[in-house]
Amino acid sequence: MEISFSDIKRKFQECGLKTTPQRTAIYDALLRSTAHPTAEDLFVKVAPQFPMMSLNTVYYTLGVLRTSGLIHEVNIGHTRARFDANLTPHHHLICLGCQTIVDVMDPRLNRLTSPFGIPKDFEITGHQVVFRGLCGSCRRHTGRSINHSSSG
Amino acid sequence: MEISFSDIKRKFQECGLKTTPQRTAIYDALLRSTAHPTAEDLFVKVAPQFPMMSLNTVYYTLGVLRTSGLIHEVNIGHTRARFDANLTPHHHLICLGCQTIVDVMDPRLNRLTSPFGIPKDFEITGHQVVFRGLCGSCRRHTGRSINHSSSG
DNA sequence: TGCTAAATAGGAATAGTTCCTAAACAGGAA
DNA sequence: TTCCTGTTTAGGAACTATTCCTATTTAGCA
Ligand SMILES: [Mn+2]
Ligand SMILES: [Mn+2]
Ligand SMILES: [Zn+2]
Ligand SMILES: [Zn+2]
Repeated sequence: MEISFSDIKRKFQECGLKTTPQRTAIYDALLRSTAHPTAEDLFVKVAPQFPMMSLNTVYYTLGVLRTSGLIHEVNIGHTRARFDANLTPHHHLICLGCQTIVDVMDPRLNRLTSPFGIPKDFEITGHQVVFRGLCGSCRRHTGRSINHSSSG
Repeated sequence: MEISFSDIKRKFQECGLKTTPQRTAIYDALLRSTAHPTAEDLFVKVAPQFPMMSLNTVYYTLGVLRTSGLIHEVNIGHTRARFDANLTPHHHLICLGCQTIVDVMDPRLNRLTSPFGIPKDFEITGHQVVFRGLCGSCRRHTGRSINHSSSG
């Protein structure tokens, strides 16, 4: 999973994107993360290298990368968008206590049988399984009382 | 699926909630809908009966109903929260063109095998399958060009 | 019929994101 | 190498969905 600068540069070129230091740093930070960071998470991570950088640039960059298909936006809960540079088909598990999102790479989930009872002219292009639960530290801290109200 | 006023009143009482006209109208509107409306959708639907009603009341009411377990919040995409009074375990199919959400009631999806590769101290309490695609009208209108960027 | 905690309405505040615009810059052309 | 142009960046303002605050009203109970 090691990605070099030239790998990133080539990917940008393939997508017709200019290779700027900010863009490279943002994409690189996302590639190295498995935490599904928010735009602000990424901003905090790369801002030290670019004291002038604006959060706006992070949003713009993530939009460009998403449109180019280099990253995915993972929306679980409606509060903040989270991003993922892992393009391998996979699923997610979210802790309802701390919102941590971990990857679920089990390939058996990639081929669910086509569901019945849906409108016949609806074309299904994909699916995503979102598991909900409590991570170990949240189980210990919150005494396992969680609200199940929100589902991804 | 027909629900009477007294059914609603009883449910509110079981939850220790006062039966107000606004609350009844909001819950009733949600019960009658299969569209997974937003708070504003519900406001538009019930506001004519209550010219003084504020959108705030809709948010407050939905929060109370959710905390009481009478409704679910369905978060697909991070833009707006959508609500569902259908408490039967089920899944969803969203049109990436028009954001329409339809129910997927296939019970085979309710019992997925427990995925491997997740942290051993993570307790899974549930899951939700979100299918993505294009509804018939969006297929016709947009020439099937959609962005797959956002996943639930 | 009154009391009181809950609910409502309205306005202000907040958070996340997008829009607008001028300046800077990457990468191709000359 | 230098120049040019469209892209990218930074900064600020705007926008949207939601929450917070608070005074008034009201449902349900004594
Ligand atoms: Mn992921
Ligand atoms: Mn539903
Ligand atoms: Zn947790
Ligand atoms: Zn559609």
